[in-house]
Amino acid sequence: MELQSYIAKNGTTINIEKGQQVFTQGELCEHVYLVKTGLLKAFYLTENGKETIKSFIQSGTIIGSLNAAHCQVPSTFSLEALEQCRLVQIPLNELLALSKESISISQEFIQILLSLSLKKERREFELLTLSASQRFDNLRNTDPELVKKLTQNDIAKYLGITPVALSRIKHQ
Amino acid sequence: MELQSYIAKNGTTINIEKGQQVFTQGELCEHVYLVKTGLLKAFYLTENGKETIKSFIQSGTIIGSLNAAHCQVPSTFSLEALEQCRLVQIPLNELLALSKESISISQEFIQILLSLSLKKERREFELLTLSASQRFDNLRNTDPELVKKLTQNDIAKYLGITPVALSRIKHQ
DNA sequence: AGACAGCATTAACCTATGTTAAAAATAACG
DNA sequence: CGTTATTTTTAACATAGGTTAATGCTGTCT
Repeated sequence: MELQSYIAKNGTTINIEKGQQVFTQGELCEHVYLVKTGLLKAFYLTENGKETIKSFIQSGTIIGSLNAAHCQVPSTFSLEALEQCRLVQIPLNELLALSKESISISQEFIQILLSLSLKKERREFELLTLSASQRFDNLRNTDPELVKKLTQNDIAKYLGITPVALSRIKHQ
Repeated sequence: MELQSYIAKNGTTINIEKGQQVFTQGELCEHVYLVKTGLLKAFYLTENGKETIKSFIQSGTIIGSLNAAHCQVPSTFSLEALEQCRLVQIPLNELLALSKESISISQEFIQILLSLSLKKERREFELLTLSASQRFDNLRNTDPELVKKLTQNDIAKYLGITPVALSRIKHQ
C-alpha cells in the first residue's frame, strides 16, 4: 500500500458533487484517481446516445482511463459521481515514472493490474455466458449493498438491458 | 522484449497437435505460454455444457491463466490448439520472481498487462453495446485473416451466439 | 467411386429483450 | 402538505436470437 499512501501524500484532493463528471469520454485524461469517499460510475455513450455502464467504483479503489492516460489518447468512457465524492488525483505518468525507480511500487502496480484483469475477466464471462436475469442475481449476491444504493436505471445500464426489461425480470 | 527472450531461453518448448488442450478448465495451471507458431482458442465450458470462446491466440502472444497461476487456483478456462502449435512454457512464478529483481522486466510486465486490459476493455465494450451482427462486422474488419481460418462454429462461440444465428446474420 | 464425418444452411417455432407509451409510485421542493 | 419531477411498473407489439431438426455441402478415407 505504498502506492496508495504516495498518492494520498502527493496527489491533490478534489471534491465532486453528485452528477458531476470527473472526466468525459472523448477528452484526454492523464490522471488516475483514488476514491476516498463516495460512489461513481464509469460509462460509455454510444453514437446513438445510449449509455452503458462499464463499472461502479466504490471507495478505496484506484480508477482512471489507464489507456487514455498511458497512450495519450481520448478516454473511451466518462466517470461520473453518483454521490458526493472525495477523490485524490495524480498524473499516471508520475506513477509510472515512480514505478521505474522503485521495485516495490512496480510490484504493487502489477498486483493492481492483475486484480483488474481478474475483474474484467469475470465481467466478460458473465456477459458471454449468462442471461440478463442471471447477471442480475449475481450482482445482488455479490454486492447487495451496492444494489440498494443504485437506481434501477443504472443497474439496467450495467447489466446491458433496458430498465423496462429489468423491471420485468424482478417480477418473477 | 527482454521478457520474450528470457522465456525463449529458459522455457521449455512444447508441441501441441490440433485439437489438443494445453491446459484445462478446473485444473491448476502455473505456466505462462509464449506462442511461437500456430493458433489457439481460450474458452469456457458452462455447467450445462455450452462452450463460449474468450479469445483466439495468435503467434507472438503470451497467454496463460494469469489468475490461476498467480493465485494458485483452478483455471476458469481451457486453452486448445486450432492448428498444430509450438509453444514455450514457463512458470509464472519464475517470471514474477524475475520481475522482483529487474526493473526493466517489471516495466515490461506492466506494459503487457496494460495492453491486455485494453483488449479486455474493447471486448467488454463490444459485448455491452453492440449487437451480434455488429460484433461480427467488427471482427471481420479487425482481423479478416483470422476469420478465414476459423470455423463458423468457433466464430459464433466467440460472438456469443449460435452457429445457426451466425449463418442467418451472414445472409443479409 | 462410394460411404461416412463434420460443417453450413434453411425452416418453423419459441423466448427474451427492445420499443413505445401510458399509468402508478416515489422522491424532491416550495 | 400539495405540486412537480423522477423513477418504476405495466401493457402491447416488434425483433433478435435460441432450439430443434431436416437438408445440403465438402472433404477424407478406403
